[in-house]
Amino acid sequence: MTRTIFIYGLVLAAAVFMLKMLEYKFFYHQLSVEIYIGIIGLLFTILGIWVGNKFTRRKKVFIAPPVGEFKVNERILTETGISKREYEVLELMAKGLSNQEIADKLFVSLNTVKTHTANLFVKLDAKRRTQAIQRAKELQLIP
Amino acid sequence: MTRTIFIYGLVLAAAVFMLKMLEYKFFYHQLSVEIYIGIIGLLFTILGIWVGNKFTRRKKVFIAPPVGEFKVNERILTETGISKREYEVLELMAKGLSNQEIADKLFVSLNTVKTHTANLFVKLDAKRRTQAIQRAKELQLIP
DNA sequence: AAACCGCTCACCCAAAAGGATGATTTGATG
DNA sequence: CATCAAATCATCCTTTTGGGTGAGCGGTTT
Repeated sequence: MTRTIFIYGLVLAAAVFMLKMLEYKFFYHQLSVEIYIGIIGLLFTILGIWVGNKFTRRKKVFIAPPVGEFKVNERILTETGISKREYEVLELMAKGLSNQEIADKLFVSLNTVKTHTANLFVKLDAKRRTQAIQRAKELQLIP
Repeated sequence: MTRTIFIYGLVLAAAVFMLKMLEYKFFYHQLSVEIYIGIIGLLFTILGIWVGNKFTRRKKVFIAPPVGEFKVNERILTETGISKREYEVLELMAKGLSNQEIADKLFVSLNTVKTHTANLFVKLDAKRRTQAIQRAKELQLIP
């Protein structure tokens, strides 16, 4: 990346230099300023496209595959003693949302979500949220 | 696409016009030609980046529905550019292990694991590890 | 040989997550 | 009505994650 910037600088300098040469050697007073600007514009547009492609790694958009039918294991749900609210948090957690995002989505405070997650960890016998998710999947609480 | 070209033309024309105005009104004989060219160059570079991104757009990749047992999607694995080591980390991460635990299991330092995870987040377009796991499952990189 | 890539590790800093505890409100139920 | 569980929120403190950057090393590739 740093090198790309460096290369960009080099090419830019080279382009400017080249244009100056052209200006004094061939084009000065032969071509109108509009055309002159046009040439510069075109050149730097191409340069911009190149640099843009270098940087912005065009990410591919993957489409999630349609998952088969899933059914929650209600028995284990009651056995673990997970409440509805806690389950909601669990679902969003498994989707990869942060506590703050979950809080926003459920219209509660961050602290509340933390409490719910803490309870979930105890009930799912997990130390981390990633573990809780894994565990919940094993117990067929989430798809 | 046709509209993009049209817009590009418009913006280009506008830029040229603007530059001409500036030239006669403010900058003529006040700024050196180098700076003038620099401004034009920068402008068109930005324009180029924009146009470049417009065109070389992200392509959508459809995923085959997950039938039967699990098999790693090698194609996406290479497409995302995830290395073997990174994949190992991804697997352990999905199991719910912390970075420290992963480091111990792979006999590397915590910092190394962090680097791998950071790379994974970029390649999987995720902000958190939970998101990365979710994403990897969608892409059939992990069961 | 030079460029590149994967893997390794380090340091710093900021944000997120987690642990422990206490408190209030509300709805259901014995 | 008194009690209890669920839900809500807070505060304090620690650990874990994540972001950014730089750097060294051992193989390919050019």
